[in-house]
Amino acid sequence: MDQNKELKKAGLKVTLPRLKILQILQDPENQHISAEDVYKILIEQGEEIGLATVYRVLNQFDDAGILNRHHFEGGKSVFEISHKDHHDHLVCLKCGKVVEFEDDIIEERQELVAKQNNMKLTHHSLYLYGECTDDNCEQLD
Amino acid sequence: MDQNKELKKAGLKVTLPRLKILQILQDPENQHISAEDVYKILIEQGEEIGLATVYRVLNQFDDAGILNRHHFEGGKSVFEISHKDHHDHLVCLKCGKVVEFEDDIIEERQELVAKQNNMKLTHHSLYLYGECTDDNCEQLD
DNA sequence: GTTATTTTTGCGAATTGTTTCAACAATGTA
DNA sequence: TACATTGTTGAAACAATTCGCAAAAATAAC
Repeated sequence: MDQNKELKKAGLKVTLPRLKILQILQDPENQHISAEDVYKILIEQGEEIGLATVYRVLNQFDDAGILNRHHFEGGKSVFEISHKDHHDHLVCLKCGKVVEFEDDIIEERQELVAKQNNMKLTHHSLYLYGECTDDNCEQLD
Repeated sequence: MDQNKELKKAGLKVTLPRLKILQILQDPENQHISAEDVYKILIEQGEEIGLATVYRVLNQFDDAGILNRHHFEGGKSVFEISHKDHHDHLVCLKCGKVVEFEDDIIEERQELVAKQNNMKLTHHSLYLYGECTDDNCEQLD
């Protein structure tokens, strides 16, 4: 229950919408969740929090580094609590499954490439798209 | 002047909008151009081609593999003629410069990561963001 | 603890990027 | 030439996201 600290540390006042949204993001069920989906969950929970507020709070969390924003294919942004180390993503285009991975060699090469091109790297985005060969990979949504 | 062939090869009829748009994309000035910017250039040239047509043609070109679509940060799609081999991009967040690069080791590792996660890779997107250290790197736009 | 000040929220309207639609034009084919 | 198919158009529709602003909280000052 130290979400309060989490918010304060980020320089954000503790308010109900921020708390609720933070809770939702922290639920392991909800890794890689869109703003719209956060909103839907709030509605289900009976909270009266506007969609605009959800976007606002997500942006604040992003600025504060509490979460990471991803642009998977398909237009909308997807948010993810940043509790772990840096990692990249594999996305199955059929079932939508998202797998996280980390590869030091790739990271290393990226730095090298940047340096070779006189660029100071601030961040990167790497998404691998494909089809997973799991039995339960089902076309959904 | 073999744009006609280019279009036919892609199974597209040769029409004025498609020709004009292809020409714009082939201009080295216009690597990494947005739909909106293609439209603006057409207007400047005095062509009466609708924005809807621009989007439609770009999508057709994408489907046909004539061009590649990128989602750089900032929302809108950016298109690039695919005359060369596969490559990824370095983007300077200050001046907007885009540098293309290719790194076999990164490609290799991506395949490996995909395989390790039971995923058949179809494509990927890798963008490195940073600030270039060029003298002429100027905040613009 | 009340009041004053600063933030934050909520809602609807506004934006942005993109797609769809219905009418019309062009082109291909028999 | 007549019919069918394909392409083009502007306008309207859309989806994701942001903005403007008055009302509601939260915090600070008495």
